[in-house]
Amino acid sequence: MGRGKIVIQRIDNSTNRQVTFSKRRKGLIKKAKELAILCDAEVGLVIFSSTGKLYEYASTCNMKSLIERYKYKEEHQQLLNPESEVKIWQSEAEVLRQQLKNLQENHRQLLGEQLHGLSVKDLQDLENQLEMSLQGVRMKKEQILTDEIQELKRKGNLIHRENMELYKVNLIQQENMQPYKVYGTTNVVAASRNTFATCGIHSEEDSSVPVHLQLSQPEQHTYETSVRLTK
Amino acid sequence: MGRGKIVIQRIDNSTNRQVTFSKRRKGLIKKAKELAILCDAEVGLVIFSSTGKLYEYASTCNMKSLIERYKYKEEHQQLLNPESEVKIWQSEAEVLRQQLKNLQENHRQLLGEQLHGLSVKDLQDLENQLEMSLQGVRMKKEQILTDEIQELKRKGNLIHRENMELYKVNLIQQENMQPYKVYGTTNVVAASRNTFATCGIHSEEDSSVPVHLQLSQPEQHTYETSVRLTK
DNA sequence: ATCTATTGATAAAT
DNA sequence: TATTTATCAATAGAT
Repeated sequence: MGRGKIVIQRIDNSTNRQVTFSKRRKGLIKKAKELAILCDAEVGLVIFSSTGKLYEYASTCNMKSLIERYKYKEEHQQLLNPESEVKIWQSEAEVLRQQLKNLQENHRQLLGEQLHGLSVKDLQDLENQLEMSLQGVRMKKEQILTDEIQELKRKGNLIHRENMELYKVNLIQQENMQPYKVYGTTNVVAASRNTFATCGIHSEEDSSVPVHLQLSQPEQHTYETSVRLTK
Repeated sequence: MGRGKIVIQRIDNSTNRQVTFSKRRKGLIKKAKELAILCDAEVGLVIFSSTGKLYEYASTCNMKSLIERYKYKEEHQQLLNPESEVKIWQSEAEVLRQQLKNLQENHRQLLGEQLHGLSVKDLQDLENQLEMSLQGVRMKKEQILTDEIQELKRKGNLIHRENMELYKVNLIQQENMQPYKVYGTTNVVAASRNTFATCGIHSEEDSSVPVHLQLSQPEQHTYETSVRLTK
């Protein structure tokens, strides 16, 4: 809602960011107030700017009590410490904050953002780095896909062999009880043909499932295979 | 902002109040998120409905540390710190450590390392991200180079024009002291020809430098220009 | 800080 | 509660 549409991501330009912060902070607090009044709700709002400045709104005019109410569901944990421990944690936080800041900047540049102030040399280095990364990612992807295809082929062959066995067994059964089960046998033959067509690379999963169902072979191993294929 | 204007006062009809509460609560949280992201701020929002139900949003995903930070900020100016301050810094460090860890992992993946455990989908996303980054970096680089070329062209034309002026001046001098300096004049003419050949896009820097040396015009501005060209 | 074109939020209806 | 629509409000970019 402005002269143009914007995407919701950190505003790079720090002046713009500051201006937008002012405007939207005001707007947010106004809306918080309206919600509290219109709907008879209690609202607490705390905003720290990126420079650490604090802004707040509490519908009860008492943030403390609101926080207490919030913390009502919180548990306590006990730790007894000397005050000097504070300094340890302060410096710890300081170090972490610095690390985080550096990494964030680096990260943003790696994402192709916030590139102002970089020399052509820097940009060239970044570009090379990204190309390397891309190569790594692509190799990994190819590898996974290749492995998956291998596995599918293996399973496919396995199923094929299994079905051949079952086919043979059924032929024998057919010979043994020739007068009885003409009807059942033809079904099995049809099913086996189905399987023939899809062995090798099983790009479709539905072919193998009915086969096994018809042959009444829902054993664990086969079932897993079809799940994989489906996924 | 709706079918009609409303005054900001408690909505009497409880159904309407409930509906409005839902809508505006959602809107408020959305805006809080946007503020946090756009302006790199930390935002904590607590909402109790009139029936006592709690809704919350914290940009850091950790309301506790946000509250600690708030309390710390509130009390820090006047009060000395009890041992509980340790907790503040502990939780602060904890949050920072977590952020750092996440970012580091993300960062490594962006560098094409530590790719195990990623799905093909993840890898595809990463690949796309890297392509985007690469595009951004390349665009930035191109832009810098284009700008530089523009600047060089500008300076080149400037030098050319200067040399034309100097050439004219020398011609006039030549006319005025015709009997004396035949030897010096031919040199100048030769130098000027050199300059003619390279005006427009000055892709080579050595042409302009000797010209000025021969014309004995190593003035500040011109010198700077040749340095730029050499670099 | 102020202005205004535009997008975004939402009140009312469904 | 979700969806739709007509309006009003917030705000992005310009000044």
